[in-house]
Amino acid sequence: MTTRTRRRADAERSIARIVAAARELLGRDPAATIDEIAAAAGVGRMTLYGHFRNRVELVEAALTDALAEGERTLSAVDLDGDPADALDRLLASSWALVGESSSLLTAAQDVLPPGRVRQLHGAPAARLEDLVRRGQRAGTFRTDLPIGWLVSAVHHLLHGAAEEVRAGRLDAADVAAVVTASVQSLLRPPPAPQK
Amino acid sequence: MTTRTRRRADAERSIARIVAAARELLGRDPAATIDEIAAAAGVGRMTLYGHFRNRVELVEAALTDALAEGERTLSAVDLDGDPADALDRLLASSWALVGESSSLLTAAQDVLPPGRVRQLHGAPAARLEDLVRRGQRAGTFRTDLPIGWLVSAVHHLLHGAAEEVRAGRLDAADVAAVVTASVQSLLRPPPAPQK
DNA sequence: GTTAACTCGTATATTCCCGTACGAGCTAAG
DNA sequence: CTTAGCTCGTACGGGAATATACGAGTTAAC
Repeated sequence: MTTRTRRRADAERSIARIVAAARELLGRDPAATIDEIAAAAGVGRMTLYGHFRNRVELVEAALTDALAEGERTLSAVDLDGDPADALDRLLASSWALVGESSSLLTAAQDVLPPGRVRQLHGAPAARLEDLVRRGQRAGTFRTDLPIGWLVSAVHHLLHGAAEEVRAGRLDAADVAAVVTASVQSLLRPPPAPQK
Repeated sequence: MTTRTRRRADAERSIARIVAAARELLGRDPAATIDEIAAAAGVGRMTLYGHFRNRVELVEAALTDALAEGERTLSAVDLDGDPADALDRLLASSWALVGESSSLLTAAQDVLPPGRVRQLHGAPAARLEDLVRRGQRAGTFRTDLPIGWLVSAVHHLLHGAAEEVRAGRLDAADVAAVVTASVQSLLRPPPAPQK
């Protein structure tokens, strides 16, 4: 599976640079042009088309790469022990990833077939979901809301925070603390028998 | 201010239908075409151009109209009494509005000059912010996070919920309860001196 | 050092959408 | 009923972006 028809080393390098550029530009602007990406990668547009037939293929490659890196980072996080603490650790590691690729997701939503994005996103979502479930069993997290919503809500809070930072309305230094405090509140069991 | 150069009744009707169509289509797809909007409004494209010189004017009109309706609805909400209860009432009324215009906001962000959207959005944001502030003084809402973030976070949760509903992952019947529970948790003061 | 792979420029076709121009026909308003 | 406003089709021009075609030059791999 390493080489299917044989690929030269320079091609490998070009591809890597293109994907990196795509991640960077699409991560900031979901409408980034193929020209711009090729230029940022330091290759001609034609080279890019030599490796990715479509914009679709390119976007999918960028997203896949970002998610793969995410997997690598997140799989190193220790999720044992107190679920709330584990959540803090998971969020701390997730934060940077989400911030960098926030609009890459939008780009993918625009171009990829419906559901594809969520499908590719399966692993990280499952990781969070497992943790939430464990916390629920331990009584640390709430059980009164659908778990799918809890996971989505965390997602939306992360992306929202990224947006606020980009817009300059939230200080990048504070964001980690703000996000963890918000998410912890969201997952904490509500007090009392809520009337 | 009723008639500045005089406008015929049929023109008035056309404009109203165009704006309504724009709100509906742009509320679902921020990339909706002028052709599509004209068709949905039951008028020719040229008629549309007769009333709105460019896409920008059209989008702004749609957003302004949506916000005006929002103002009308929300200003009827009683925000007195216990802040938490008032928040519930405000969310109940806000929900539908946000859901219908969720991607209209995106369309506006794409086309309008930076900051314009937020400027137009001032009133509803201020309403929520005032309520939160009052709740903070009363000790009902947390004070450990920037108020701007709290307001934004509520926003993101609302939009996120709208997205989940559209994707069929959240039942439209449950969403109101889910959203209010989530937002209340987010605004409730955290327990203890958190370690 | 020969071959196959890769790079990459120019040119061109296509598609999509915006916005304008012109003009004929309809309709509300007085 | 007259006029001014409105409707709306067709046609055109322009810009931006995607994608293809051709071909010459370069470079890694064996």
